Amino acid sequence: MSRDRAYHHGDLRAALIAASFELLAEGGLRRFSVAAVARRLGVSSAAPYRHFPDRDHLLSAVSGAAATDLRAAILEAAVAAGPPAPDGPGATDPVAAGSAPAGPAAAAAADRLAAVAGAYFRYVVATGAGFHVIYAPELYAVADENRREQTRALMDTLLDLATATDVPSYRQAVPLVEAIIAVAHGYTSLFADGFFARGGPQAVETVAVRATEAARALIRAEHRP
Amino acid sequence: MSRDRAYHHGDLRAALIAASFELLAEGGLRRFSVAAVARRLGVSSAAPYRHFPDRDHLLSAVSGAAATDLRAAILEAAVAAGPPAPDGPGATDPVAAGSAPAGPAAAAAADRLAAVAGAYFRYVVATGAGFHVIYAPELYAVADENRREQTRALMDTLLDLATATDVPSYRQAVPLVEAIIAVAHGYTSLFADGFFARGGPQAVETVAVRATEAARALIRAEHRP
DNA sequence: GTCTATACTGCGATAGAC
DNA sequence: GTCTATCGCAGTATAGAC
Repeated sequence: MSRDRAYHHGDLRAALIAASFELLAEGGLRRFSVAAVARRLGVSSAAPYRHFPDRDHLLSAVSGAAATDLRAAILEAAVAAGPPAPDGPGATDPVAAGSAPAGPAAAAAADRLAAVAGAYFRYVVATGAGFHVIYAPELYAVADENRREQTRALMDTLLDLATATDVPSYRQAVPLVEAIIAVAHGYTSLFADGFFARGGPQAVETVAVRATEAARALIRAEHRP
Repeated sequence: MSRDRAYHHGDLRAALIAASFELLAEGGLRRFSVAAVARRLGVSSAAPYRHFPDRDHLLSAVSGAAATDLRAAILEAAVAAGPPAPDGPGATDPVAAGSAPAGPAAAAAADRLAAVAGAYFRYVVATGAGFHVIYAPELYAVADENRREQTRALMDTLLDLATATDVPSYRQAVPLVEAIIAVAHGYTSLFADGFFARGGPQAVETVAVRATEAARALIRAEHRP
């Protein structure tokens, strides 16, 4: 997310990615184009093709960067929502040492997972780079090792946060994560389309809180079906 | 949703709308264009402009038709989920005659509202015309009375279904509807982007059920905060 | 009411000069 | 590594023939 504007004889590759984020934030995927990115940086429309073979490879680099940044934002929000369990979020053992199945540790884990929805909403509203960009269908054919790693790390982080709640098995963590992402992405998408326009400038925070609360409800339901 | 293919010297206007739905179902908004619609119908690229002044007016007509059809699908699903209350879904009085605040009538109303999410998911997967089309930002400037009426009727129907649950006030019905729509739209959007691809051909029904269950959890949470 | 033909715009991508 | 110049293509929209 560096924004140095050192385009001429600087790191044009990084500048292209940064400018792509700006474009996505302003107009969404609809208005993203190689030509528009070049125009924004004041370089010729041919310049980007020295760094990326085609449009999809540039978008893939953006996707990888978004996955990295989004994961960081999610981890930050999770930590802010409550301290992680002593054995870390990677533990898959459902029987935590000396704690009841629905004890305070599980409640804190639920808070951290719920915070994911708010973090997702805030990040995507600010950057325009949500799962529709990170997992854009046109990127399936692009070979991009960095993107593969970062999207994998992002999903692993989400699954870890879900597993840390008292969800019985790893298998149940997957649909739980999908539900959290679905509700967060739904709020984000409706917001981007102007659905909550009447809310005024502080609408972002209002909706972010609502997304978090909705996620909490989904987590609660998963544990008491 | 008639599909007569009577384009030459038939009702081209209706055929354009029907063909637009096909395009949206296949490629989403991204691939929708006046030229592609004309091509699909075997008419010249100029022909649509005798019926719609520009692209946005065609899309607005599609939006209105989608709102109409989606509302019908939602009402059908709601009725299938359980019989409506005797005084109909338009009643806003929170005190139903002779029933406890969280009685069986309220539970049935919750089932009907939850069914909205499944109906939305199924409709949009089949047609590609969800809220991102119905409320597309580029339609704000289009004067289209039919669309205005149909979107209004759609929202009224959703608010009626939400109010029929034992939600304390009409004010609380609005965020509840928004939450339902958000989760339904989130599942739909992720599905369209290939997020649940591994599910096979029956994946549509699986995800539709999950969207319905998620909606039910949100409704439950709204009543017991 | 639909056709052909056309003007214009914007994007993706390449060739070759510097 | 970036430039200018250019090609090809797709889409929006209009003019005028039939």
